[in-house]
Amino acid sequence: MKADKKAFKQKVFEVVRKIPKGKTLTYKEVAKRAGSPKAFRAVGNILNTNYNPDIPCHRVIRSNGKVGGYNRGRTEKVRKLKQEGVIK
DNA sequence: CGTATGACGTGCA
DNA sequence: GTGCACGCCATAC
Repeated sequence: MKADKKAFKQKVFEVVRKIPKGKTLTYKEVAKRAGSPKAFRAVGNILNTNYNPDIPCHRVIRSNGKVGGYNRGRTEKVRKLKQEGVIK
């Protein structure tokens, strides 16, 4: 394991943490900002295994416009997005 | 260290 | 427009 790989994870958290309220980013966008535009898969994995309470991962959605998933049940995710007006 | 899994994306039928 | 299959990266066990 190299620190570079760990940096990617840290970057993902940082990027997601910078997402303003009422705004959403796609996994691809986050992965691109993290330094690997093709690691959108790993991004979801990182959030899934290392879900941090300070990270609004609920603002990260799929490129299809779908919410995607969340912590085992996306009810809270959709709920928050709805409250922020991100979802119709 | 190697294998398997996964909150995804894109292409083709 | 919808469905199926493959490919990709990083993490965790």
